[in-house]
Amino acid sequence: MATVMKGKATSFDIAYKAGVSQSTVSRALRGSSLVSDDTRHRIQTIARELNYKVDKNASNLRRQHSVTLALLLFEDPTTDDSLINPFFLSMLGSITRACVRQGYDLLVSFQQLSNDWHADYQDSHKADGLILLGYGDYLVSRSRLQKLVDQGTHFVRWGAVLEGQPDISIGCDNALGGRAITDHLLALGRRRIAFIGDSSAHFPEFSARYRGHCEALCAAGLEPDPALQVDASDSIERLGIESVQVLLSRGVPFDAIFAASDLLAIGALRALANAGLRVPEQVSVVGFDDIPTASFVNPALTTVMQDTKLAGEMLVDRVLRQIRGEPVESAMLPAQLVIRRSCGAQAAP
Amino acid sequence: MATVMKGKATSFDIAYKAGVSQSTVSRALRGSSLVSDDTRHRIQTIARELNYKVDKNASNLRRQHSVTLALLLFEDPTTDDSLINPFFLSMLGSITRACVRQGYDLLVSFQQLSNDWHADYQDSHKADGLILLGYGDYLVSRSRLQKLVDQGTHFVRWGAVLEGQPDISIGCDNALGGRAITDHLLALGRRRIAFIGDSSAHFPEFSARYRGHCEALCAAGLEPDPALQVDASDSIERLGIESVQVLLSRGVPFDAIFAASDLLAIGALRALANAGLRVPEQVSVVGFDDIPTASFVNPALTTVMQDTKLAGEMLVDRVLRQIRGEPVESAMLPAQLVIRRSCGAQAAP
DNA sequence: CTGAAAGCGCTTACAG
DNA sequence: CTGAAAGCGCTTACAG
Repeated sequence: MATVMKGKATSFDIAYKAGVSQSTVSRALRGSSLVSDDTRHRIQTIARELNYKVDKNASNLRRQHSVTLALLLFEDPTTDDSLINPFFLSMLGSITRACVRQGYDLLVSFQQLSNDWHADYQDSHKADGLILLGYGDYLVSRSRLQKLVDQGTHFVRWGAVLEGQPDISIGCDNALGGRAITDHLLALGRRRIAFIGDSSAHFPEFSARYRGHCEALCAAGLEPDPALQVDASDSIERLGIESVQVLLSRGVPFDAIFAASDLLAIGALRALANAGLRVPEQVSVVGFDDIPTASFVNPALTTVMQDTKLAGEMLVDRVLRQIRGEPVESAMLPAQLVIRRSCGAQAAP
Repeated sequence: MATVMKGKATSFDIAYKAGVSQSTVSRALRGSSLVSDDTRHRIQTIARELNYKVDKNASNLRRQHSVTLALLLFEDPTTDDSLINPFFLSMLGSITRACVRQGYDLLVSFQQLSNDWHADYQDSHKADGLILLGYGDYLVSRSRLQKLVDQGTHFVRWGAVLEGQPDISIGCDNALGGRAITDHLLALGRRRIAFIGDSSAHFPEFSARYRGHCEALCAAGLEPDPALQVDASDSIERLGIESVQVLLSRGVPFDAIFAASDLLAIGALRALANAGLRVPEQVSVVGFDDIPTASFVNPALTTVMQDTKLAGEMLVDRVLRQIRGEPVESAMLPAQLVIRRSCGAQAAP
């Protein structure tokens, strides 16, 4: 006998139909062992018939947690509306997947670097923890991070892993990646390697890559030449183009370009083509990130792969541990050289 | 005088400190005009000091809405873990942005096409409405969509806009896009144009593109040749490669390939290169979507741009209207031809 | 303009 | 194994 419900069914409606108390309905639906199989079955059937779903707001309020995480993706206000670094997009994908595997929902939020971050998801009980993603001036954001830590916010940041950081960070081994790239370039006979990317403490990921680069040079008995480094603090194609123009205008000879990100490298490729320089014959070019486009540019880009799948899993795992009150530490992920044509090595596409 | 709070502050804590009732705190913080400026100010100051944030679970429970939307992104279980069509990723980006503009939070969820969808965000009050994204067999999902409609779920789907659809859909004008592509190819002198993509009602977006293609042919006095159409029901590079192999094995001559998506086109490009066929000299190739990689492949891909920014805004707007109880209708967005080198036109990169 | 009180729909001790 | 009851932290009529 179909009874028309006014609005959505509640556990009381089910209790009434099943002839039990509402407490029992709640127990049965949550899988409590304190309910007889018979009763549980009856309740489940009725719940299905009524298309009943437990009200998360009520449940969360009572249990004091939301079983959801919030992902804060910071974007540079200068980049236009349609551009998000594809690397972050794939991180987003892997984080989403890692969340479902853990049974958590994921709130995604884009934040403007310039504004006040809207980081109150945990305070408002919308999420149990946060994942922070995105390049920005570390020195500027540091006090914000410290504040989050002070407030007891559960969060993990994707980024450089530094000594004495207030927060928990997961990042790839940028110095190692930088070293691998430069070693490879040196092995190919390149000696005048330009570096495009900020080398200051404001952008620790870029500067760690630069540090690895310098280490490799020194290990080979070469001196890093400041004239070969040009600052680029954001991963956008335009900055890659401009950086190469700066480099050319300096008139210093170079036979390779190590761009701190693929997007910068792609810009560099374009600028070199415009300048009539052939890659990799005259100039080797390498990037960092291994974004999907990297293998399609011409010539295909040699780069460093960051394992986004593992990264997503680690990030989610670390927030979850914090939520459970377990001790957590920052961690570095391996970086792997992916050799394609742009560096001039013989390896296949 | 700093008082140590046990746990997070509630509106009662603020009321106590401000010497008013909790109701007044609630009113003041929600911006009610029923509170004197003086009182409001005092309350706001204390709230800030205590880092108070209203508990969304309590607030949502009471107000019976969550001010959040859920994005369900369907993925083919056959595609491997790391691959999400970049087109959907940029849709995700634009939807996220559109949500913040409207003051809504966004839950992102990846769904397996094969499994039961986990579409109960609205029933559980986690979200006020749903946005559905992702290609899949429309004939299979149709009954699910019907059920969602029957349950009064507020949702919008990105996809083909068809007569007699149970749901509200937003999609680009696929037939128009298909026509534009084929017209362009015909204008370039191509006569034997192969089409890669499913032409059945199972995949209405692809079949609408095919329909536009056929219309353009007929308008030019040409007969569509079934031997030039090969089914590919999913946007992945591998299927593009395989489709071209099928085409070649048929032994029918062709001078152009219209791939129903960029990912298919990229696969086609690779397969043609493997077969020693030059693009665009011997074969013109065009895609659909204008994903970021499209302009970087070699030769750069001529394609149809779908306006993801507008799409995201429309999608969000339409769910919001449903939530407000306003009447809504499906809508088609313009499709715009983007000419690059792969079709053989003279146009710039 | 302010306060006391009801109620949103659950979960979970407590008592049996 | 089951039920009655308290309580999670808000919002909002209702009364003043």
